[in-house]
Amino acid sequence: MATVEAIYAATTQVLLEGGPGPLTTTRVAERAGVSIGTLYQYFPHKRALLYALLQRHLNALASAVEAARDGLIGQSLTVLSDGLVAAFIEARTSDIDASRAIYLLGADLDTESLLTDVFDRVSSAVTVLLASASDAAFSQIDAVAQMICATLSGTTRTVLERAEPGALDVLRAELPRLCRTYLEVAKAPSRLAASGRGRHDAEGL
Amino acid sequence: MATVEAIYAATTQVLLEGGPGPLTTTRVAERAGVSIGTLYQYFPHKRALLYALLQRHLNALASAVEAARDGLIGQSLTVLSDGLVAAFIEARTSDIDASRAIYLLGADLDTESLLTDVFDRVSSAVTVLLASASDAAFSQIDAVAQMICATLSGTTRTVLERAEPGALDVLRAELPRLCRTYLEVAKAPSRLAASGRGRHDAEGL
DNA sequence: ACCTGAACACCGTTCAAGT
DNA sequence: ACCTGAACACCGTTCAAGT
Repeated sequence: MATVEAIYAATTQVLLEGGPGPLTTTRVAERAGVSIGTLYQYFPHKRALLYALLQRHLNALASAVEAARDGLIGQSLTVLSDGLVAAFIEARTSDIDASRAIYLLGADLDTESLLTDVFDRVSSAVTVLLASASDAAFSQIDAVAQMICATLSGTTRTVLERAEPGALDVLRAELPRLCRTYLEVAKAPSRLAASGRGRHDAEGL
Repeated sequence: MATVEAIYAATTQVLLEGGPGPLTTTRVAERAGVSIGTLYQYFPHKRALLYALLQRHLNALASAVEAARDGLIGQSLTVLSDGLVAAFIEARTSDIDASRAIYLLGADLDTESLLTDVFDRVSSAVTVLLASASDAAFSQIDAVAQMICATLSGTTRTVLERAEPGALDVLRAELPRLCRTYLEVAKAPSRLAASGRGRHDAEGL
């Protein structure tokens, strides 16, 4: 397993240096200190290697969201939304260079089922979280959760791709607000809005 | 120029058939009915060819947004937001297969400046549009416009990548609402909210 | 069991020669 | 001016041989 780990590490390094263009199996093997033959003993082809790397990264992201879910369950809609957004941004930003490099692997890599799996996992965590909100209920909860996921992953990806420093700050400031206001309006009006308080101006603070 | 056009057409076809994996210069030249030498007379390398194709596609997207801007300028915030979202989704959905295939080209392709340009163009169109709203004013208009752009491109992209049929319907239903509610809250409260009406419950309909 | 590296097929790119 | 296609360098992958 030490060999496999060395190959993973070498792949990441090569990727960070020059992106997917100059990433050759020869170079990875060289950097890992093994021969090409050895590399092909553990990975049937180059795609499999890159696929495994992408999988690791996406898996870490899904785990981070699930951890956030466990920590936020049962909180108010505002707290829960802000916490989720913060966790997502943090997970995708803690190692920006690696994230950027890894996202360039998407092409050609038959990444469809991989993305679907992660999306479903994250989406299901968000659904559970939304269902647990202490002050809200949703009638179309699956659609809302899907939309939140698409928004989180889409906006962060777009910002990472642009590589403009200011864009990340805008995202950090505005994404929580975007999600909060959407969730506020998306929650079922019937059950809660009709009861207690007549005005929702209180939200303003 | 007929030759160049034939090469573009051939590239798109090959891309739609098997994605970027089996896309070789040989195959493109063959499909276009020219020799490889001819291909290299018009494009210095394979990347340049793919880059040009991506550029065309992104340019069409930006033009669509600018057309929407011209048609929506001066309308109310709701109308303008819905119109923008519809135009964006339409532009990216009218030929789904082509969109999907072309987005796989992003990798390795030094796509950074290209994406930045298109993003800025779209972002500037959105800024103009928001500034023209008949019933709203924004204090942080650039940040808001950037956020709207990141949301539009990010969510559509995420949905296209997943290739799940239902996801697109969810997007069509929820993305307008997401943008509308965000814009409603993001508009500067000082100038307009203080004047006329005291309640914003009217929005509910 | 795990590693090596020469060998092969294929792809991107060039350039001397053709019209 | 525009096109051709054999030729070259390089990359992904294999496999017979080594420890």
